[in-house]
Amino acid sequence: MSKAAIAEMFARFQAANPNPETELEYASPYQLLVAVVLSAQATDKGVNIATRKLFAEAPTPEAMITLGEAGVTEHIKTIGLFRNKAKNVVALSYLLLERHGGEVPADRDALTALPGVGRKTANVVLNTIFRQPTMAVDTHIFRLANRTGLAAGKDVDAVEAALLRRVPKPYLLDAHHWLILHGRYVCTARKPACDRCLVRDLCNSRDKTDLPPPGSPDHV
DNA sequence: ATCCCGAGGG
DNA sequence: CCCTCTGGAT
Repeated sequence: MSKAAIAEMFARFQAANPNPETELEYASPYQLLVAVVLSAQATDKGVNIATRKLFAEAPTPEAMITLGEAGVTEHIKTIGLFRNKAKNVVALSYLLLERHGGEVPADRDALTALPGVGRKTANVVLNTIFRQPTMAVDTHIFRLANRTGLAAGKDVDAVEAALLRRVPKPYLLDAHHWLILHGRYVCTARKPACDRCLVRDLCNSRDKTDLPPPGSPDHV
């Protein structure tokens, strides 16, 4: 995708949705951090169902520790990977109190030092809470970036670097959420809805989306 | 490269 | 049935 096409793409995203936001439900930076940890390989919708009950009982790190791993497990059993996640959420809450006075640190290294928090989760927190121009590359963005030609890369780190290079500065703060939402509702993994895609004419895969090359489950 | 791991969609 | 969902730790 050309530089001009990329600028046009984000101009359209911005016009259609001037203030994109996460669909995860949270009432504090701490709750956003927990929600993002829980969202690994799970849908936002499923995470919200679980966190409504979880945060009602444990809205703070202190309360989460009191609730304990078994208690957390009860609330998040409907989400995949729940054993690892329950353990991480409680351990992470301890460490937030020990190291950061119970606050979420605005620092990537401090965030990734927490259990269950990797680069992608840290980037979401830095962008969503602290409004830093990070690019969290999740399953949606990785797929969309490669498919459309916005930013090609063999792994998520390569795509992140390419996006930081190619997305025009003025759009960088909101690009993450535009791309997530577009990937979730339009440029989907299995059957992309190109017929209602805002940027169809700019996409490298236009007119090929219904003819996946043999041997490529996710076509180009 | 593998494991973790339930719900929803096709 | 198989694939996908805002991944991380080993």
